Amino acid sequence: MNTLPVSFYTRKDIIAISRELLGKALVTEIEGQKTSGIIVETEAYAGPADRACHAYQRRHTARTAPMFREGGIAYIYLIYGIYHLFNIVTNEADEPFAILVRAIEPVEGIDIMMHRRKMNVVKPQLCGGPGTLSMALGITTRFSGESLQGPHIRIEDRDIRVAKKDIISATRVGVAYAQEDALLPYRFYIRDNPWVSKAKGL
DNA sequence: CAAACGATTTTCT
DNA sequence: GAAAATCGTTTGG
Repeated sequence: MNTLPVSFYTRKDIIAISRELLGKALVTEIEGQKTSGIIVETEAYAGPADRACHAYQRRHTARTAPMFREGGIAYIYLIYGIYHLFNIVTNEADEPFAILVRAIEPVEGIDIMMHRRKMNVVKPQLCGGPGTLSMALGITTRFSGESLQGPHIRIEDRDIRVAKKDIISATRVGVAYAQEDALLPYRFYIRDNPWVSKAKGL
C-alpha cells in the first residue's frame, strides 16, 4: 500500500528520519498472522562516531553486518539473552547508521499480539518497549538483514500527522557506557502518548 | 577455549 | 527497589 520506499531510508540525516518515523505504521506478516502498530518512540544510533552504536569505530562483525548495508533493511539482535530488539538501517552502504524502534501503539492483530505476550488485557506492557514490541509483532533475529519492503516486515505511511510541538527529544535509554555520547538527545517520542516506554531510568 | 556482558523486562522481597 | 532470567557475541588468555 503506502509502504515507505528505500529512498526514505537511504538519506543521511538520521535525526530527520527518526522524527519522521513517529506516526508511521510498523507492520509484520509472519506465519500468516498480520499485526501492526504506530511507531511512537525511536532512538538514533549515529554510526562510527557514536559510542553507543554497535558499529562504533566501524566495528564490523557478523552481528552488525546489516548496518553496513544500504538502508531500508532490518537490524535485529538479541539482548540479555531474552529480547529481540528491532532496528531500522539507514544511510548508504558502508555507513552504519540505525534507528531503534522503542515503542508502538497497537493497531491490527491485537488479539495475536496478546497471545504472543501471554496477556489478557490491553495495556502499555503489551508493546510499549523495545523488547515487548518485538515479541508482540513476532520479530526475531531471524529477520535481521531482511528488507523492509516485505514480505515479513514493512513500514507504511498512513497519513498520520505528528505535530512538531508534540515530538519530544531526550537522551537515550540504557547507554550510560557511551560516556559523553549518552548525553546526546537522540531519543524521540510523541508527547503524552501512553505507549511510550517507561523503562527504568526515565 | 573460557568468561564477561548487554540499546530489557519481569518477578520477588 | 533489588535481583533474576538467559544466551549469542565479543573479548581476553
